[in-house]
Amino acid sequence: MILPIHRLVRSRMADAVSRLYALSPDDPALAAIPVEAAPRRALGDLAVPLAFELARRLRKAPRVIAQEIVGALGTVEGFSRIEAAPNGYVNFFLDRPAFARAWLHGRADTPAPQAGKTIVEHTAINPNKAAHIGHLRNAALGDALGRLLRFLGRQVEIQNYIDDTGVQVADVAVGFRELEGKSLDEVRALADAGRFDYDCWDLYARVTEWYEGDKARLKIRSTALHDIEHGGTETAALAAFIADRIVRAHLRTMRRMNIGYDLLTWEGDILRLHFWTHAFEFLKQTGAVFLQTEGKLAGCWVMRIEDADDPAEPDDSQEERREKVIVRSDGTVTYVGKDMAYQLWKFGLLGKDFHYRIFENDPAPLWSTSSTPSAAGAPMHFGRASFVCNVIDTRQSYLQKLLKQALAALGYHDQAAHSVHYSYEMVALSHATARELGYDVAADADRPFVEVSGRKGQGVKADDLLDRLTDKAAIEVARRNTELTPDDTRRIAAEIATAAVRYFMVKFSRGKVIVFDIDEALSFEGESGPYLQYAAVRANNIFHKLQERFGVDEAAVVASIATHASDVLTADDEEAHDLWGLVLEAARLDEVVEQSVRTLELSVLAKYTFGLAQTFNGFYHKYSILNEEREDVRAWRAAAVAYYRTQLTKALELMGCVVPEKM
RNA sequence: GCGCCCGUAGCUCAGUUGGAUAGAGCAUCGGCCUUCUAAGCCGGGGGUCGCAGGUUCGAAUCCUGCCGGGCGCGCCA
Repeated sequence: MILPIHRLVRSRMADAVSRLYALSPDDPALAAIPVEAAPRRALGDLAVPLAFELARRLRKAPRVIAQEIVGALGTVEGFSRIEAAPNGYVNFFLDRPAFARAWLHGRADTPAPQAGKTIVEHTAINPNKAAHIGHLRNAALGDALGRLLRFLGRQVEIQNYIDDTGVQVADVAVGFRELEGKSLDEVRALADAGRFDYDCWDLYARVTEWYEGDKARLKIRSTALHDIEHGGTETAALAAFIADRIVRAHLRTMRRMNIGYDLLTWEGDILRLHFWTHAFEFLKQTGAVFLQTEGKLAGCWVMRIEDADDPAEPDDSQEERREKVIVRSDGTVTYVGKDMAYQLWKFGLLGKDFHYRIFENDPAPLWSTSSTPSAAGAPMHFGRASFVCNVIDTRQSYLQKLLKQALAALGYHDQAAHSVHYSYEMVALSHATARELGYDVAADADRPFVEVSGRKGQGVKADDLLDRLTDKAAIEVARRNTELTPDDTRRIAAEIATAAVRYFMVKFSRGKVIVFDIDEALSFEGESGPYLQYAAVRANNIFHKLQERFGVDEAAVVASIATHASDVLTADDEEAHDLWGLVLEAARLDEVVEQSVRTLELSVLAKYTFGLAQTFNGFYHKYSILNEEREDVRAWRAAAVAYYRTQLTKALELMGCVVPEKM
């Protein structure tokens, strides 16, 4: 979505330039005219560098072109002044009172509801142990992306894929059976007693060691996996129980992060409902997957891997075409195969659907797939998306590429084009933090960071991090707000901890490895979630005090500026510039959200939000509202802060952060 | 070997539309709490944007090559 003022500037520029230089209105130079925010307010509010583009074609200096454009533009409604800068920019100055009236009426451009649904798949943690900080990055990005898409008016469905029939769950089931000698009932008692996800974390590490102790034991894993896929055994029941309980633990952890889902999709249901069999027929018919009869992959059903970006170009020069096994020679399907079936279902292309059940009711009904017929009243609207976005770390790029390729091979080029892998780099540990946790990092001494291994039981558990942050925040909150009850303190501390983690996870661009350092993550100073919350709480306090001392609420203050002369905003003094700077920066939210989604780069939103809070904090220290005696000045300052506050609060919501009552 | 990603201040990072004087946090040094909460604000110091070419009126940004680091490329998921 584009702000109307940007659209207006574009169309008037295109109009003026095409008239001036006899260019076709379809000219590529006019198709996407860049409209930038001017770097300094004194230069203007919006800046258009179009003259540079035209300079070569017209063989004229940019400065001259800019001047000619300004002459041809005349006046533009909503702008008080348009200038040609000496270097060739065309700078636009907004009509501040007019813009102010628009901003006070809220959002300038309500997004039109758009046809088609976007499925965002994120979290997808193996249900065999507690969630760790790497999972938090995934969920924080995925959840925020969903919020941004909804903000832009898109229909969104958030899915969390549960691999309940994979090796990882099998390993923990084997651990309980072989290492602990526990029956299902005994495991159930253990799960009811305490932190089951933590217990499984440790057990998983022990099973990994146990396998390494004697490779023959891997046969036990294969048998367990087979049992789980086919069901009906004690091991299968044990695995199902483990997955169910661990998923519930993950949901609790994610709820602490303000993260929820529309649907849980279980791999077991994909198997039991024979999604794969169905997809397989389809893949065979089209030839996308074929039976290899020779070489070392003889007996496997494989898919060709298109290495070149241009599949039209035959690449026989390679000594051997690469192939990916989809069905093993023993007839079992690989992960990629199961994922293909799931992907087809997401687009409504499979010709089959799940059954549905409610997985939990507290705090709200959460739907889950099921293999037994749905209860009456189950929604039937899941799947059938126009866009699919899979939030998965970059190590899975290769497999995600294969999925896309499979869609194209089946002739679904549209869906392949609308199938996006939202990739991001992993979360590793700093040496200091790895040492603090007691891991042996000798092998990693020369490396820039320590990559953790879930198999070895290494990593920072998500709940441990949130607990530490909450403890620390509680001390700070209690120190500053002695009147709060312990419960209120704890609740606020939890809100602060969530913001600290969520901001931390989105502030880095997605291509960057996060080298997690516990001390850095625990910091509430500078560029952090708590800093942003604090900047919102301060603004809220101003309105609380305005109510207390003057008996006026925000609406009354804002309404009152309509009756005041607008020279506070339009004067050519420092305060007018600062006031206007705050308002204009706050107005950029929509544009920033649009850019974040277009580039799948949420750090853009994070950095913008931080900058907005910084702008406010500067304003806050420089200009008092409660102690300002000139009524019109007070009203204008308060109105600007009111607008800033609604925009900052929205930005925080988009990142899943709430504004605490007090800090 | 092939593919993808990263390299910007002492450290961690923005700068994803090629544009105006390359910014921020931390650290460091110096100021600001009887005044809307100091989780804050103001100021100082700190840069060969990995290196070398090229394209361009203009390059941290685009292209080519190199250097350094990371991750993938399995009948694991």
